[in-house]
Amino acid sequence: MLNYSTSEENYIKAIFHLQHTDGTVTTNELAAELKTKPASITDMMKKLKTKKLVHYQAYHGFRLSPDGKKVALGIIRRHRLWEYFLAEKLKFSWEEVHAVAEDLEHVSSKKLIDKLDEFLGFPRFDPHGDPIPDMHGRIETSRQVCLQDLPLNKPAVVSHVSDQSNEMLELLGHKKIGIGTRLEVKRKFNFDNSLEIKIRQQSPINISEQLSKNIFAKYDE
Amino acid sequence: MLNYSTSEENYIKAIFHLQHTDGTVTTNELAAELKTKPASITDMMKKLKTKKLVHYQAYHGFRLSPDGKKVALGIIRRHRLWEYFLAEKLKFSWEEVHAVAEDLEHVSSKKLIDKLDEFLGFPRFDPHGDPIPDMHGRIETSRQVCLQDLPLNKPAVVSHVSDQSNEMLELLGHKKIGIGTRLEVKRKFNFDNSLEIKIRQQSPINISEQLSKNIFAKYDE
DNA sequence: AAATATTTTTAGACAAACCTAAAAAATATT
DNA sequence: AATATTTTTTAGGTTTGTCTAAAAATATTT
Repeated sequence: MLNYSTSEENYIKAIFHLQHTDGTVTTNELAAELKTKPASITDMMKKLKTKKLVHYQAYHGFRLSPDGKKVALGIIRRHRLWEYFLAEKLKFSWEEVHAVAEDLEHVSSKKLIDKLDEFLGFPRFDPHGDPIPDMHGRIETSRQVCLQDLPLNKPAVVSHVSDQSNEMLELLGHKKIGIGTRLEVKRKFNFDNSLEIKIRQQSPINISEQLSKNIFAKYDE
Repeated sequence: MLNYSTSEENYIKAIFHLQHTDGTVTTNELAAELKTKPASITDMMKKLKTKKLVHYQAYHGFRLSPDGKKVALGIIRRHRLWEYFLAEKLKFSWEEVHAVAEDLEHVSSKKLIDKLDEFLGFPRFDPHGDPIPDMHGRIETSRQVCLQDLPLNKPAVVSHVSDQSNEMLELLGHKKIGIGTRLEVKRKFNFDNSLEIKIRQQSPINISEQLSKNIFAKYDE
């Protein structure tokens, strides 16, 4: 696989992340994400187009090509493995790992990364709960976790409820929670393990430990 | 401490290494070392001079200022810690570590390096036997090792002989080895632990295990 | 010490990655 | 549908780090 500059890699990674929400990404969106000016985006998109990493038609946004996606997954693999290393081995705190991994991810020796992966015991999720692509670029699309295990502020979609009793469904109906509901856990109260959750376009609500243990969600990236 | 570009760092590091042999470094020397053209060296020296990292007078070579030396030791610390990590933890072979460390050394988070140092148990020498500067830039200037323990092809200076008998001195005289003799161990024969050593401007000679165990040398960088 | 050779610097050019300001295209509003 | 607004692109400029070719300084040779 070819080698790309740090700038190119940052653009590719940012497009990958924005694509998750949106199908196609716009110039202004990407400029905001990367804190550059729209003109710089246009320049880089022309370049990435000639390298066949993005599909791009002037004035009509862009998205990664299959090759571009492969490159993106490689970068994300490096980033998340380093995050895991920093948190697990060097005892960095959860919040500190991202910034350092931003630099380390651009060191592109494949052997380094595959050996690091092995050293770490082939971890499947980084410290934020995000899945780590394997050496072939395969990535766990999402996994179901109980609301109690969801990291704070991580967008997720309710995918399963284990108790289907009338009482449970009544409560879920009242709280306006169902399969497909998008939510984030905002706070966790250690006293009774109750959670404050935020459903899109609603004000935050509280749910008990008992309820939360019966609700499962997938990360929504 | 300020931050320097990858290019600046590579120039500073190269000057540091060339200074060891020579007091002051010349434009052509550095161009050869960095595989760039002399004109590029002049450009960069002007820049490093304004940043007070080198002493430089047009046409009269250059050397690192005290600040420049501090920066160099920081880079060398990062490089050697990563080499140690790659060899010790990721099981890279001796020869492979250098190239990968060339990239990793430019990730400049001080916290990362100090935590890596701690994780590795504060190693004092990298896999090539070179000393690792500590977090204050202090570096073991050299250490005495027995010829048997000298890495292959590592320039060293004879610093001590433990047996001072006439027989020993006779042999040393014959082999033209004395305190201050500069040599490199070129091969090691496992059969009898004899060594093939090369003294500057002479053809290689062989010395027995018994003799080698009584000769001590310091790395000559 | 003058002539020649080598080394180093200057002058000007180029690519990458960014910028500002103006022009063009697409979208929204009335 | 015409106009106004927003978005995107183009045109041209800047900085960093490189280059080539020519000029200047230093070193060597006779």
